[in-house]
Amino acid sequence: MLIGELAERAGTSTRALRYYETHGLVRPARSANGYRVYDEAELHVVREIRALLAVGFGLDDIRPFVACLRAGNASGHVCPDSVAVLRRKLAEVDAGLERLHAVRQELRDQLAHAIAQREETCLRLRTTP
Amino acid sequence: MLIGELAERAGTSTRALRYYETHGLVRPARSANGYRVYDEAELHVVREIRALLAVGFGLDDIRPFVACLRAGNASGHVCPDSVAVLRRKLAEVDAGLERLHAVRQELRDQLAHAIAQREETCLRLRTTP
DNA sequence: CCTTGCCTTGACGTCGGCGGCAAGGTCTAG
DNA sequence: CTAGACCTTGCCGCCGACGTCAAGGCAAGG
Repeated sequence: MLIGELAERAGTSTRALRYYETHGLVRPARSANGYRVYDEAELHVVREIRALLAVGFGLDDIRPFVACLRAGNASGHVCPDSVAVLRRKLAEVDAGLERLHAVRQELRDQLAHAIAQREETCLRLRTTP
Repeated sequence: MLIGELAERAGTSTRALRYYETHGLVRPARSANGYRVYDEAELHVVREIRALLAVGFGLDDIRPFVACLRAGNASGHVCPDSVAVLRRKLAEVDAGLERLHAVRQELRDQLAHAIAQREETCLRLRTTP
């Protein structure tokens, strides 16, 4: 399988695949003419990468998952390093949720306050001609 | 007030203040020697900018708030444009919260699954010596 | 006079995950 | 023989809010 086919089957771009390679996540063989050659296993790896990226992981976070898959596991999540990253990411997400909740509350307060001010101004305009 | 003093009083850097200026958010006068000179009002403006940045606004989002302050309002939030931005940002935050909730759920599922797998493996190792 | 400490503009670096383009090699069909 | 559809490496661009020099001007104190 050449890079174009893998890109299409994995739902990504050749550019992204080369990028993953420069960052040590994918290791294709090379054919005689220098073309990158991928086997079926790499398809699963790339799909794992894409899934984790979509969830908000960075490439560095993803590396343990790829290593886990490459070690023969059916899932990239079962190795200790992966679990550690999952835990860390969960904590990060929780922190993000907390921040967003606080921000949301503040935005609602400010909106309410602003609207109250505007209505007050409206009233003044109507009662003081 | 020169730029250094404003930076210190507003809790930011001179670099940031010059950056805000190039983006049209702050308009200091100039003294004879070319130094930027700020009055007290600018301090409030900069604090407003900082507060909104901290909440996750971009400089473009902040512009209406500054204009509102400059128009003489006690708060930068009471003008229609500001309210529109507040509404939009609230919607964005809500969307972000939804996404994070979904991600969190997926992370929890994957963690639970991974740990279940590991315990199963442990059991197999103990029962098949 | 010299140092110290403020100020000025200008321009490049940061972070991440690529997109896009250039210049060229390779393979296949007609 | 040629067109076109692949592939290669390499390098710049992007977004946003600045950080970080660099090179120099201005003011004040000893």
